Amino acid sequence: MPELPEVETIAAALSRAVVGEKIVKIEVFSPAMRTPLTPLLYAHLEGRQITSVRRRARYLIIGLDDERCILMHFGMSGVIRLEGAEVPKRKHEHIFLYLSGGMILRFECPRRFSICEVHSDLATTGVPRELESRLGVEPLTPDFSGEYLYSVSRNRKNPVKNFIMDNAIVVGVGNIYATESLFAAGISPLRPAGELTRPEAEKLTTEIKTILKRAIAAGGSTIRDYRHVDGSEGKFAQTLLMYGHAGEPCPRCGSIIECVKLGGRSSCYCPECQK
DNA sequence: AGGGTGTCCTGGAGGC
DNA sequence: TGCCTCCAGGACACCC
Repeated sequence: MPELPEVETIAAALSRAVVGEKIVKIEVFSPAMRTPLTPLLYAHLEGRQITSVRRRARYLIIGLDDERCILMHFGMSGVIRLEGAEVPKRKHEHIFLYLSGGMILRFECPRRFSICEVHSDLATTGVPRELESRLGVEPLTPDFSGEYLYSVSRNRKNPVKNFIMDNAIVVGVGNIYATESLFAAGISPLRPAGELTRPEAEKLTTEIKTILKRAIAAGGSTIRDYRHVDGSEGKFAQTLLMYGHAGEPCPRCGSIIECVKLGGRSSCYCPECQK
């Protein structure tokens, strides 16, 4: 599943590969994903040149030469590939963007949790204004600091795990990264966010950054062959210590790893190491 | 306004 | 073996 690190790597790879190319033709195969796909809207993109490819939160933003952009979100099963026409269309491929260089940007999403929209009201960052206004800070920038997390969490009563997964606070921290960073920081996912001490807030932001960076490094190997095969599962999965290990011994202390539901998401943690 | 719940979707896993 | 149920995930609408 494309998390922030994967989208980061995809954006970098696509930026090198498709900036400057024109969209010569568009095919939309499916009526809807999470939001409706309207072929007429997409048809208006034909002839447009791609001027940039960037990431914001978990969104991929393809900038066009008419001050619009294509906004993509991969949900949990979305895959984007750059391939030629010789590859047969897959069952769940929904959109083909034919590029002037001869390749096709192909968007696949079996579970239809993805988003592909065209936006025109862009902020100076190139991000749709309506989206930008709702998003919190990027986790890998200095804006996301222990001081920031500490100050915005005051008086908040919901569990710290839900809090760091809130996109209005900090973007791109999904269930896996939230689970792993809380273990690394020794903080129980159940703790009310407002009870974090300042040192704990520092520790948690540090661990979130560290784990995301490690995943980017591991994700690179996944993305390198994204043109050839489906590489959606990165090597990072093998390094997960808590996520998906309910009932097994904690790798640090040997206690049995517990699992609770928080915000509808399963949350594994070590009751001894995480307080 | 914060916080909780339900919804979207489908492939895969597990139970019977 | 085949059928059924449940679960996974991010974002957001909706409620209290």
